[in-house]
Amino acid sequence: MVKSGMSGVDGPDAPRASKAAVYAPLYRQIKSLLLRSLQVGEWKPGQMIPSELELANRFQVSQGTVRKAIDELSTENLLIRKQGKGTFVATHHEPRARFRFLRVVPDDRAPVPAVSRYLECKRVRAPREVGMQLALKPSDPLVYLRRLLTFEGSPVVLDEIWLPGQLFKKLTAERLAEYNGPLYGLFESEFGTRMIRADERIRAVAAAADAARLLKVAAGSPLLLVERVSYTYGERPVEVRRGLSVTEEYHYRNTLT
Amino acid sequence: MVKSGMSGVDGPDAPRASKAAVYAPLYRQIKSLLLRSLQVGEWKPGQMIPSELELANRFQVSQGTVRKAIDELSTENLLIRKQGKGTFVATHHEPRARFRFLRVVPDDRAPVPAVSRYLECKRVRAPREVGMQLALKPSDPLVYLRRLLTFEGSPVVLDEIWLPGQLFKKLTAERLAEYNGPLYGLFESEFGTRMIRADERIRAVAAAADAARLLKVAAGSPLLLVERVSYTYGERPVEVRRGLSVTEEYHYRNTLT
DNA sequence: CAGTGGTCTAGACCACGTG
DNA sequence: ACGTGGTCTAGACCACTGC
Repeated sequence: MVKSGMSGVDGPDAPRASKAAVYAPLYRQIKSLLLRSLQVGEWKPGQMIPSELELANRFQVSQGTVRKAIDELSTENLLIRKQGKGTFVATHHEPRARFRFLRVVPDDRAPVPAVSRYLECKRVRAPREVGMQLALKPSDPLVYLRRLLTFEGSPVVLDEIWLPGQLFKKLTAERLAEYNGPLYGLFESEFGTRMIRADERIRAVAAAADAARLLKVAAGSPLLLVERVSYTYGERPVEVRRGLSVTEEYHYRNTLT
Repeated sequence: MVKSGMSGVDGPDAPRASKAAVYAPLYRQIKSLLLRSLQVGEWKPGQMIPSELELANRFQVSQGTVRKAIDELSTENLLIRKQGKGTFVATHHEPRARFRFLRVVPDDRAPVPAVSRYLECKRVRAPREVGMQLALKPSDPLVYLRRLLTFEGSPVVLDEIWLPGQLFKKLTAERLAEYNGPLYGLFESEFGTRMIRADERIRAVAAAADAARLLKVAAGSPLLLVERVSYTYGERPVEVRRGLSVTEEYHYRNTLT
């Protein structure tokens, strides 16, 4: 339980790591214990985790140390603290998470609910590039999705999505058609895979014929291309996505801090 | 100094804010005092601020309270803590800040230093749209810049930049030509304006003739358009920027967390 | 060795939500 | 009234930097 080179959970008088060893403070060790509990599903998305005092007791550290561990998990959006109520496992089902991974929004109108239409859902062999990004072997099975996101009746985003076949064996076109809500919500509830981070590369490209048709623009029109790799616990890549967007009345929003 | 409705800096026995009043914890009050010192330039970018103990003494609170205030300013990238050395005012001159506001990078090669060439630097009246974004009157003077960013010899980003004329009176083409470094570094050192946050809207557009010529692409080629509004202390907008990028071998990088 | 930020503890009290 | 997270304090000790 206690990693070598780290100070133990035996209280303030326990021996500390030597200078030469890899030093990690106690609260980080508590943090990884909490992380493990999240990863193995001891606490499910939306559920309340034990109180700080309870955890402090379990790990035999002070409340302040647990607190600091939870603080970090909270700023990483893995846990959500609610004063007076408790600390909860973050979920993609709550409205506040909605626009964390959906960055294409209307220009100067209020955000509007997106409607998904799934065009395809099939099993494929990993294309070379996608296989690399997901750290899979070329022969590994993948699930491939194609969907059209519609805002206020007009098509705005055309997504292609690749998922590891292993994890998403049971994903079907039927399930997608009847599901209404964020895709990552479905993934976390029914496939036990929670997306916690994503890297994106954004470009401008000319619309190919098929994309142009689906997005109702002229072939060759400029489209925004967003290439995304999403990660779950432990920096494990579990989704590759290529989204094409019409950015006439919509844009990709970002904040630099 | 002490805002009404907040608890004072008179120590733990001072009366606290009533339930009905707007409640703000002590460390937030300390935070705004620190913020004020930053804003008025009591501590300049790159300089060390007083130690936590010293500040605790100045404000008559515990070190832990000062610490929490500094923690927040540190996560907001306004201060930088360096263990064993002190806490420093963040600056756009350090390498670590370089890629915080420059998000266009080479595809799969190592990041490369960008070279700026300034094409224009003149005084203009505020265009309606820009004036609104900067919260200026239509007649207010602006400084208008145009520059070409080059990576490894090829033109990649064409920026148009509008700045309040009041603040940037002394900005000249000569100064820009001889300056070598991040623009925000120049702004903070010589114009007392430090950019701390920016909102961006990203789109795909077709290259107009002049942009196409400067970026050495065919007219009508898809280009990435990044519209930015930058803010200094107190959420005050002080820059509007429109950047056009060629995204053949470069992309706009983003991380969703 | 002195000074800085970083960790950890223990205990008191506050604000918030729910009975 | 109770339990939750949130604030604040005081003090001890650790890790890092530079003289």
